[in-house]
Amino acid sequence: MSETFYITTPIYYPSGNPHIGHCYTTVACDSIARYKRMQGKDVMFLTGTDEHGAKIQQKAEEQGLTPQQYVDGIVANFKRLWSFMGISYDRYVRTTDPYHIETVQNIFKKLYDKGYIYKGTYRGKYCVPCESFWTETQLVDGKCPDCGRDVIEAEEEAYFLKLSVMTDRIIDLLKNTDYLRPESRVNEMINNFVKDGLEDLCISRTTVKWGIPVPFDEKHTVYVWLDALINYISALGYENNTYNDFEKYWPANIHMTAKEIVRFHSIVWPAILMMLDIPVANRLYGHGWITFNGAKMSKSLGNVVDPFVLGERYGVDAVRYQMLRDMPYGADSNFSNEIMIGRINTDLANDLGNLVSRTVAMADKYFGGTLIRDREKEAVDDELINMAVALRDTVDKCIDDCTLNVALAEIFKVISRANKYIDETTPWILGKDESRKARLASVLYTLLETIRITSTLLSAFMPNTMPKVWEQIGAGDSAVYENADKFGVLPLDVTVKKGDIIFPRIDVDKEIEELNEIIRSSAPKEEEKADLVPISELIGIEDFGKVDLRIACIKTAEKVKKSKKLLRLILDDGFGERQVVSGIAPWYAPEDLIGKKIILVANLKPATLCGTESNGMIVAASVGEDCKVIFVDDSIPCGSKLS
RNA sequence: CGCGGAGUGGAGCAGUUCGGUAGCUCGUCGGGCUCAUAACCCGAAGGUCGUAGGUUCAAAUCCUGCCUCCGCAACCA
Repeated sequence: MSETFYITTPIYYPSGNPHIGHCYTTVACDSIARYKRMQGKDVMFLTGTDEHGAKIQQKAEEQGLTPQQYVDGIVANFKRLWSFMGISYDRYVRTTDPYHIETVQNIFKKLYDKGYIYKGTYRGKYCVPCESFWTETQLVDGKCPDCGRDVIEAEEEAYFLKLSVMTDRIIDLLKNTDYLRPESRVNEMINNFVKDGLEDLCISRTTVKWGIPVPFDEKHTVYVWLDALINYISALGYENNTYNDFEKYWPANIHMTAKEIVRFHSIVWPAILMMLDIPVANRLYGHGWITFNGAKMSKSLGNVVDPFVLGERYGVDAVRYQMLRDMPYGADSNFSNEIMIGRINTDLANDLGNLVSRTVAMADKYFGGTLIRDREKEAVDDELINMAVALRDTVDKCIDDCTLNVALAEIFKVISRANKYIDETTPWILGKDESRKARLASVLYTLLETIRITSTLLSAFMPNTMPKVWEQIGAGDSAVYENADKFGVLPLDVTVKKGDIIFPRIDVDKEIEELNEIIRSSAPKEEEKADLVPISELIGIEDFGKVDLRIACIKTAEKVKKSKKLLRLILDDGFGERQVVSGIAPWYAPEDLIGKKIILVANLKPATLCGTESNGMIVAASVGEDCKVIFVDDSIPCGSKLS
């Protein structure tokens, strides 16, 4: 029986289609899974989707679908993307799968019976017409954020998970084991959430219908996070009969997640396992994000970062490579089309592709494709050979540390050394001298072996293209992990086969222009269909009359300290000065606003934002992610009333 | 004083644990080679390591203050 290896992606929330962020996590897991399979491990690679919750319910309603219909559609897109990206998952778990629901209900019952779940009272602000509870911070001006009506202090029964009793064990897990990586996240978690004692977690909702019913109290629905986390064991058959691999694969070797959900995976999930007397996974790795020019990915960037578009243009393997190579351990990576194309050109086309191309071409040219068996070694060969045979150990370690970027960098150091070796040994000069044929054969053989070793190790990351390399260098079945730390595996009289260019060089300027063209042509379309908010319900003129709109002039503007989006404005409304706070800082510099005339909602109740009082509101339009203030004709006097 | 991360040649990063000649990739410039995908190889220029102090024989590295940026939280009236 070979050793098992269980690796998981998070299960993704299908409130929208998959994007490059999902792609990174999944490709990283896929590469590790493939590497472990290559090592001969019995691998279970799990991914899936987290399909319950209010947001899904709402999205479905917007589209006139049932929640199930809605998630089925999105899940199909996820699966299509994974198929396109060459993701070799072994199992796909959906939280709407019956076996998962069964497991969640059984665990809920179990934890209840063990006393880890208790019925308590949830206190909060309640909006009667909306039947919704809101936290203080969700309230808008003390009113329901949905309908704007008054909320009442209310309470209802809810189930709570006794996280508090696990505080010490969680601290121990985070501080004294290497469960959570990178280590820098440990303090973040402890300081923010654990240090002062864990709070019990409310794990049921009566307001959310789209979810798993609490087994013995069906008017309650299981909180989505509890529902979701359990996927890691339900998919192995824990507390269900659909699968039977729990004993075999648990505990997981690694849970891979992005950093924003580290909190749930480092605190809540281990606590649940502890309550169930199940061991915790060996490792939780929270990676960074792919950002665009330092900012979070945004929809307005559209198709350029659509993995399908990139994969089709540059090849799936190239995209996989770039994502993995440029994501530093534990930090964010910046993405741009220039970065991607640059990385593909320098590493894949210039260094690796060209190395294969020139090596095979020379074997073809000087030996008609088949090397002679004679050899003539020189000392210069050893440096490259030693580097190549030592590489596998280095990569093994990187894979275990989740430093995939380092693994790739190390592999390319050897590839780079091989290119230098060609210059040192000048095979094209050897080729002109019949008496040096044995030496030439040695040089080319050293190169072919280096290519075999590096391409074998790379095949976990680039599974589609490396077999093409093997075909060209005549590797046959020898390009396997167990040969990757040995020199002299290819037959002495190996036969190479010239083939197509494996990684074509990309014309940067031309591509950037074309990609920009794609953005231009696709962006407006998206805007039209996606971002139009439905017209609100009809009101009478008397309702409109309640809103007092006035022209006002901006006298001063400055950023509100400690806030990101807020500007503090002093307006002249015709009667005098008033202070208004407006969330337009991302789009307008304070100095650009001074002296401008705008429309003011003059009879709005005061509110305090980030400690600054606001008396009124400036009228602005939402344009996709942008915000445009409505500026008015300078000749209209301040204080004029709109009607 | 909410929590955390980061500021290093034009760009992106390593080095900071355990002080001791500042390194890598890309870009730029010069040279070499011609097997190869105008690819490859060599060399050079370019940094007072955010800032002000402190400790020390010696600070990117340790200490203190400050500035800027980013994420979380809060906030788009």
